[in-house]
Order: sequence, then C-alpha cells, then structure tokens
Amino acid sequence: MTTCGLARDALNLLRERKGGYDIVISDVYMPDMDGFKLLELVGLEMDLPVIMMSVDGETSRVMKGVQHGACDYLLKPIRMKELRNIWQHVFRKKIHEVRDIEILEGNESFQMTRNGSDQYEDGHVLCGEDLTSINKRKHFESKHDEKDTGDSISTKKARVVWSVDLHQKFVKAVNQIGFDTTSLPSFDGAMTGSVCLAEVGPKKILDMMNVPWLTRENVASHLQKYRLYLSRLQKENDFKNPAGGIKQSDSPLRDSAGSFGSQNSINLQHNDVSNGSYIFSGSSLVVHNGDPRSHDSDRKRLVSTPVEEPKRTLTVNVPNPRIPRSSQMEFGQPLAPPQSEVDFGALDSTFPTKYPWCGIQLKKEHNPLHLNDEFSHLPLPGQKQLTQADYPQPAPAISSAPSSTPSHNEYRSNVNHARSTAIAVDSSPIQTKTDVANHQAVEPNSKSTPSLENQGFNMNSITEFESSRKNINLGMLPFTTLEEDLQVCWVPGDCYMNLGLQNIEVLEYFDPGLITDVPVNLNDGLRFDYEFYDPTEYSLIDQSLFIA
DNA sequence: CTTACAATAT
DNA sequence: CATATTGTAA
Repeated sequence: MTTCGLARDALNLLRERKGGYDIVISDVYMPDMDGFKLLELVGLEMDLPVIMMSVDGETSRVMKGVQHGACDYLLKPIRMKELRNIWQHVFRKKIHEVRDIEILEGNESFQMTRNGSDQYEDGHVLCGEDLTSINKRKHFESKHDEKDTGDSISTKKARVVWSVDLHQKFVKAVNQIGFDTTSLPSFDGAMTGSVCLAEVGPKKILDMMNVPWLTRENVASHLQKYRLYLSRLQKENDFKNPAGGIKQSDSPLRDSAGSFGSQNSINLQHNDVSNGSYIFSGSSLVVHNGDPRSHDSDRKRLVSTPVEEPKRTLTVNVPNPRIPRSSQMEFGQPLAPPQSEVDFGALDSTFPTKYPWCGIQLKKEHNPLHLNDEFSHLPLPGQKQLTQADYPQPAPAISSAPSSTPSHNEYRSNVNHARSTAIAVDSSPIQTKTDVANHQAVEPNSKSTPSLENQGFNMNSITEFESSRKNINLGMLPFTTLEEDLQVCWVPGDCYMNLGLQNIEVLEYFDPGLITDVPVNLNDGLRFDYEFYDPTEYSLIDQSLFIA
C-alpha cells in the first residue's frame, strides 16, 4: 500500500506503475487537487476502483463522488469494518479479468498484501487526514496524517479470530495429543486427563492443527483461555457433585469435546480461507426444534441452570478451593474420540428427554453436560474479527438458506456476556420483573419474522441479551429465591461459551409455552456476524463473486 | 463503563 | 511454557 500526501504524487505513481495498484482511496479534500478531480483523472486514465472518503457526509458531496465514478464513499472516521469491505471492489473487477486466484486468501491478503506474483495490492491513499474527528483513532494518525491512516491499518497485526472452525481444530489437536501421550484414556479418571493436558503444549497443538498462518503465540493465548474455561467448568462440576458426582462430570466433558468435533465436520470448508463465520450450524440445529434461534437457547440455558441447582450457587462463591486447574483433568479426558458426532446426537437426545420436564426444573445431571457443551462453544465467540471478516459472503447465504439451515448462528454473542451477566445477576433479583416486561415487548418482532430479523441483526443487542436472559430467568422462576438468583449468576460465568447445552436446556424450559416469550431473545442472539456485511455493502457485493 | 478476547510481557 | 498484564473491541 502506498500513501501520498498529494494527489499529484498519487497520480504520478499510478501512471508509472499501471497495474501496480488495485484500488485508490482518496480523500475529497486534498492540498493540491480536488478529490473529485483525481477521481475523474483516474477514471479516464486507468481502470481502477476509486473510493472516496471525507469527514464531510453531506449528501450532495457523496452524490457527487458517486456520480463521478467513485465506487464507494466512506465517512472519515473510518472503521475497520468498512475497510474490510473495500476489497470487494477490487475483487469484482478482477473477476472480470479472470484473475481470481488467491483472492481467496482473502482475509489478510487484502490488507497485508502478500506480494505474490501479483505485485501486490496496493491501494494508495491520498488524504489529508483529519484525524481530529476521530475518537480514539490514535496517535499514530496524528503524526503523519496521510500515511498513518493507511499504515496504521495495514501495519496492525491482524487479530486471530478463533472461529469455531479453528477452535475445533484446536480442540481436536488437544484431544489427540492428550490421547497419544496418555495412551490410556480409558477411564474417566480425572487424573489421566490432567496429565495429558499438562503435556499438551502450544507447540504441539500448533503442529497438530496444521494451520499455516497460526503462530505459537496464538495457540498459547487460546490455550490459556481454554484452560481457564475448563477450570471454570470443573469448578461448576465440582460443586455439583463434589464427592460422588465424578462420573457424570467426566462423561459430560468428553461429550463436549466430541461435540466440537462433530461440529467441525459440519462446518463449511470455506472457513479455511477465512470465514469462520458461519460455521457451526450443527449446534444450532441440535438446539432448536426448528427454530433458528440458537442464541436463545443459550440464554435459556441460563435459565434452566438456575433452576437446576440454586443452592449451590450460594456456595459457589466460595467454591472449592480445590485445585484450580484440576479442571483440566476432566478436560483431559479427551480420550473420548474427539470427532464424535455422536455426542451431538446425545445432546439431541437429551433435549427431548428434558423437554418433557421442561416445566421447571430439569436439572442436575444434565448440567454437567451442559457445561461441556458450553465449552465447545468457546471458539465461536471470536468470529467477527478482522481476518475472517473479509470473506463473508457465505453469511448472507445463511440468511437466505434459512429453512434448511437455520442453524448457523453464531455462538459468540453468548459467550461474551456470560460474565457480565453474572455480575448483573446479583442485582437482578430486583429487576427481574421489570426486565421481563421489557423483554417481552421486544420479542414480538422476532417472532413474527425470525429469520428476517436475524439477518437484520441486532447489533446492539448485547445489553438486551443480557437483560433478556435475566428476564427469562425471572420469568421462568418468578419466585427466584435468593438462592436461585445466585445460581443464575453463577451459571453465566460458566457459560462462556455454551450454546448447545444451554440451548437444550432452554428448550426444555421453554417448551412449556414460555417459548413464546423467549423466542425473541433467541432471535436477537442470532444476529450473526452479520455486521460484516452491511446491508448496503452487502448489496454491493455480487454474490456471484463468491460463487465463483 | 464493563467484559471478554487476543496479544504481549514477564 | 505458564501466567500476568496490556490493549482493544463489543
């Protein structure tokens, strides 16, 4: 990527190296030339997509840009999201040229540029930046205006997204390693598991995963998170059956792992490139009876959980001092074949069974399972991120595909909230009723057109989500005793990633009819990664492109 | 403003 | 390599 302070310079570069650049991003206001003039010249002399940007969002100006041939007009505090989408312009163009090729690498290729045969994709940015407007946009920008923008963007290391897909690989690797080393997974014995884990290191995992661009650090970081997650799960389990419960806990864990595997299979392959986005439909499928609202289920789960064991929650706070990491042990159980889709099935089965009870308290035993499930979810959360973002397209498909695969939702939303919830929860007792009311109000929409709404996404919903959960809980358990409340809180923590399990439970919970209310929440949850695709942008993109 | 994630430092 | 800290994004 090349940045220029003056339009003339940019023009000269473009003329010198025709073919050396793929896209031009220009500010409307530049010291030496009007952005529209540049746009015009570029349009006349070369066939490059030009994107205009400015702090000025006045329609007349935007229109002018478009009329002069700009393929996009970005308002200045430009966000990564928007930048992620500009590659589309290049892509579209290239497609015509039959130069597809690596496009695919997509994600990163776009900004980082890989020099490959193609020279590179450079965009050159001309701009006088007015960073001023920007919020955080940073110091870097302040320094050298123009360059900074471009540089900062390109420079920044792309964050790894740990899509479901990726996470699956990760889990698989962990399990395999554990498996091999221990060699005898046969028992549930936590010990074994723990041992295995101990042996598992980022390096090995990285090797196993076989994902080229991933670094050891990435894996290490994720592993850290994963372990935390595990420990958390363990804690919960411990509480549940501190002494005897062992069995249950173990098995469940395994299941969870397996579930992941299953999901993987389901996932799309596009992912590799970058999409992690959609992937896991599997879980969702399991969850709902047909409804696409995967999220809902999660939340529901929360609800259910509370029901399950209220008392403990209290204790929870002071949970077992037990070995913190012990949790891993369970985890270690990887023994169970990772791939097992079976687990999934199991889940499903559970679902029905639970269903019946739904009424109120399903409980306990399942919990452990749930936890596991949750685990699996972990991976999902990250999806949005940059890297993946680029590729996108599939997402839309999801929406379209609705009937068949309502499932694709993303877990991630759930994940994030979990903790917050916990906190919030405490307070919740009081609020509960009110929340519920609100929640319901919202719901209506979702119900009417679940799929649509999903697409529509609810970006904001986070808060709503949480509230919704609470509501649900409340709704479910009007009485919620203090204890219950506590549980609620507790659960959330666990939740981190849970989807499937929660979903299941939720369903049960809901089935009774609560569902009607609940559903709304679910929809919200669905929102997907949608964000990537702006509706507008989306339109821009030709689906055909992807298809190709 | 908070939470959660991934990166980076220790 | 594990854990703690930091920086960001939602």
